[in-house]
Amino acid sequence: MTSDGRVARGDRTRTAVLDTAVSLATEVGLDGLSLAQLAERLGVSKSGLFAHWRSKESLQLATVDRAVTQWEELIVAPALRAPRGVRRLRALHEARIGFYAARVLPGGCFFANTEFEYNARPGPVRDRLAEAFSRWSTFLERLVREAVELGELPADLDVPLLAYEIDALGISAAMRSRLLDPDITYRHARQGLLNRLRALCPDPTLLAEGPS
Amino acid sequence: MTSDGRVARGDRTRTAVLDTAVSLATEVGLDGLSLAQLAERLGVSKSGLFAHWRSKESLQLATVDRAVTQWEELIVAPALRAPRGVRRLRALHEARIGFYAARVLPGGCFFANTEFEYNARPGPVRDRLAEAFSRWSTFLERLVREAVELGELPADLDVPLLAYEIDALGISAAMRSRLLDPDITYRHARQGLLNRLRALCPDPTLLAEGPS
DNA sequence: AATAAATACGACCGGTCGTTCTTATTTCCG
DNA sequence: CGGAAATAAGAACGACCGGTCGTATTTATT
Repeated sequence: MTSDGRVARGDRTRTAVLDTAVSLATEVGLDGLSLAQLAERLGVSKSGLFAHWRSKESLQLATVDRAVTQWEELIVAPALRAPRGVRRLRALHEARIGFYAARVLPGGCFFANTEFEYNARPGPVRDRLAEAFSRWSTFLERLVREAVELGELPADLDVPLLAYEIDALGISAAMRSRLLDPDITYRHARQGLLNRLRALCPDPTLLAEGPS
Repeated sequence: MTSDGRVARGDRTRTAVLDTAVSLATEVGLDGLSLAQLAERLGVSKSGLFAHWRSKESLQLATVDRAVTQWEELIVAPALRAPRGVRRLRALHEARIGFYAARVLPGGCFFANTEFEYNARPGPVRDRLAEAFSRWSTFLERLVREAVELGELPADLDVPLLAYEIDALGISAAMRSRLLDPDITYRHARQGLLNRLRALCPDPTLLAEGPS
């Protein structure tokens, strides 16, 4: 288990490339992303990228994986620090809106952008995106179900439907915040979830005043 | 006001080209759309396209306009045949979901696809898309406001917020129906709106059983 | 019948795309 | 110190890109 300076350097390069690729993909698309463009932004030669990924497609797949990791670190992980139930659901939504508002990625949301880009383009990239989305959807439903089990949401709640509605509020925020007024958009996304949860949750103290 | 057979032929070609362009753009994107590809699908020469649009960008703009017209014909117009108020809101949403479910466009929704594609790409195309989206958003708010004025929705309702929520249900349907289970997706989109309106509307007879 | 306009075509331009091949530099290991 | 492995660069490829040009065909006008 000795640390190899060669692969360490390669790893550093790889993550730097993938972070840039995630960001760039939200601007020009995961397919529109060109290797020359990516190499230039990194100050690297185009053929240098082929030393790490044998094809553009494998780089695209790695980019999707990197975006998943970034999403887990910046949105899922903070939410998991909130207590289970409606508060965690709200924390997740807030982390998501905050991610968009902080303009971490120029295109807003890597997944919203790429999933629309590939929804009619069969192939490995689309499959990878669909799988990531499926896992996200399942995760959301799990959080809703936990809130039901804690008695913070009605027992007869349509769990997948509420998960659908919560995600819809977020996707819409990603889209509208880049085309219409961002502040109004974020307010709607936040207020929409808050109203929804408050109408369903018997304990109003769990959903106190909003942050700002 | 004599009918000119030359321009008539040109018009026929133009609309045929634009219809194909709208459809193709939902597959490969409005930017990813290549003139050679489009020409080949139409059985037309590439240079023939330049006889009608002087550049790719002007064809993209015309494609957006054509998509707007298609949207108005297939979704807005049928909804306007329903009586004002919550029934019209529901009819609009149903027409939209029906449009996605009928797979009129392979990518589901021209606007969802292209607006995500261009949300970080300044230029005339993005401006045109943003304007179309803004008008759609305003239209949705007007329909909600009409329902309030008719007493079918509470007077103190946050009109833009409900419009945001309704559109969010639709956008999400466009995305999920192509990556996850379409039938479940449409059910969520429909039930989500129905629950929302029923909870707000004092007259339950206005929102009777769903179609299927 | 002759002219002008609208429409469409095939050939071709410079440029960029993803990809491959060869070569050079850095770093670990014996 | 020297060979092997990993990482990078450079040059070149065939394919496709948006776009231009000259020309042919169809149609309306005179």
